Amino acid sequence: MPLNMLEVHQMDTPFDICNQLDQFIRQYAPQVDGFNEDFAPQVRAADERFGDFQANGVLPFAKKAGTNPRELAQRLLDHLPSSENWQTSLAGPGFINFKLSPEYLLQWTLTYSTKAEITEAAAENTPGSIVVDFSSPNTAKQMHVGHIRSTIIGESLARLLAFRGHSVIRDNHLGDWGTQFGILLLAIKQEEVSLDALGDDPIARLEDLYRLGNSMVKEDEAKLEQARQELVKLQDGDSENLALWEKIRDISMFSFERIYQMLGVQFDHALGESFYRDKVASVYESLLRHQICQEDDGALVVFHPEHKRFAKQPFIVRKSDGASNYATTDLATLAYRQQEWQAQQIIYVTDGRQRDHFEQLFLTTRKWFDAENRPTPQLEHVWFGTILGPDNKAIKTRDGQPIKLIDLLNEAIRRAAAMVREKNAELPEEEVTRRAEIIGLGAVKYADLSQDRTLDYVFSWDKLLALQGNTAPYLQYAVARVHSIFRKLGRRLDERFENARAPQTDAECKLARKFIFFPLALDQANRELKPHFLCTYLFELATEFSSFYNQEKVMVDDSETQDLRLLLCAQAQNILQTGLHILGIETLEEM
RNA sequence: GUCCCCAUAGUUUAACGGAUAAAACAGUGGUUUCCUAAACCGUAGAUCGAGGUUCGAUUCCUCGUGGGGACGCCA
Repeated sequence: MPLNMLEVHQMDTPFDICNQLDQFIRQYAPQVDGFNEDFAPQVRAADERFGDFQANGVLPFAKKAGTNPRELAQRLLDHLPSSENWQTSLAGPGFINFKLSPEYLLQWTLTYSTKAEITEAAAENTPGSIVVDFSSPNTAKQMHVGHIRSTIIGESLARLLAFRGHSVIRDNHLGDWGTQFGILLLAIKQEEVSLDALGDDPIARLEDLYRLGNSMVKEDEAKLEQARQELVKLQDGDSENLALWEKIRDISMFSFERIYQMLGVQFDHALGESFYRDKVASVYESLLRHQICQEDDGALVVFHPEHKRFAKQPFIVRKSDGASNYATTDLATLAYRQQEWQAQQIIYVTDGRQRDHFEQLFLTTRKWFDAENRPTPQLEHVWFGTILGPDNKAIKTRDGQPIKLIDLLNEAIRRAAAMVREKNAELPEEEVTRRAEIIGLGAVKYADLSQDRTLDYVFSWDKLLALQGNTAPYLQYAVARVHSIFRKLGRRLDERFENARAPQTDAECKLARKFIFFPLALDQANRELKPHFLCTYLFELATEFSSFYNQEKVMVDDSETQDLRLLLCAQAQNILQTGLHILGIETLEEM
């Protein structure tokens, strides 16, 4: 029986009301004098002063047709059948405003009042899989703050896409086959160190060795040649070097895993560059056969004559010494993902400085796959801005002291723990730690996700670790307060509050109104692959909740009022928790 | 030299060509006998410059200024 009810509700109250209104206008507009099928209503969330949604489309349409927009809008308005769910009005030069009824707002929340209902409604049925390529640190080095963006943004996009119903494959494309190994192997052999006895912090030890090797080859030509030889031996499959390389990889992965575990990041694959080392030969062969690449100064390169810059700027797929480079492995990786995983779409989450590389890669891939008669997946470079040092230049790994990612995360937890202790004097240390991890790590993630990813920012402890204002703890606090109310009343969040009356007071209406914009935030974050749209929405929702919390008591005698307010609290909690989960941020029942 | 990104309040940011540019932090003034004050409510404060397109420009175009980046064997 409740299932039937649900179906009826869902017919009347779609998840995305904005889309419903858009369809609604599209359905009637062609019958109105002066309109046709080309008319796009352009329904947007409206400023509260004007209503809940606004259709802007009449203005540009009238301009094209050379008619008076206000009159045109009025005609359209006259033809729209009236609905008990909303009121329409004409405003300004030709905006059509929609004001939803309180009953409709209530109905929406009743229809989508559990996490399961929201999740199901948000999912689209989309075939094919999406590969998200992110994090991708180099082995033999520690992850430093420079790696935080790809890891956090990538994970949150993967979660968002999965939430939208896509089949997502997370792949950590490790830099595990680069030239750094020649230098490292040289240093290991020179120092006669055993990789089984590197002490408590083996990855740091490896990094020291790498630094040592680096300074050796810089000072001594002969050492540089030796390092090259070690690399060649490794690439030729020398068993000693291969064994060392594998151990280095294991040590690195172990240290990465620790960080991924803290951050709640899990990969389906970690197919690094080494995985493709035997797959690059066929790339050259195929590119040559299809005359996509050519020899130039001994190297194999691809030019794109149709492109203003890449007509002259080469994409080097094989170095003049015959070795492969990252362009080669990226091509081989693309072929593999297309063939083995039937990737429909591939998303690369990397620093914006690699934009030329990916543009060239994508151009080359399209030509190559077309020639091979295979489908080219939709390719997206989701780039982000650089983290800068105090000198306004990218934070460097080599010079200066790069800030280790693990240190940043631990400091976040430490600061959060101090806060938790301050607020809860008697709390056992174990629980302090548990909460501090959720709060501190949440704060770090949110700090990075809440601004447009394409922006650069200067690294600052205080920026990444802030616990006040527009931060994760603010959102988590709102969630905790809801739990507290339900605890005090002995009620459950997943109850059906069917007795709830429609929202009446200002605070009730504003909060109920905020809920219906969740689908829009999801949609925009998804469309542009930018999590900050979701962050902005969640913060506004939390603000609306806090305001409501301050103005209205939930513990009131009138049961219809109490049910409504419980429903509003539960819904705020649901959406906040669901949204934060997509961002990779956990919530707490008590703070 | 070619190309790309960025410029919004004291600071850090938001605004899918739409209505009076939105927040946070820092200022400043207030709110706890009341469901967690990690909160709430006031207040002050901004679109780099010059043109252009448009009914309408922070958003698009041109030029300039300032900052950052990419451009052949690193990833």
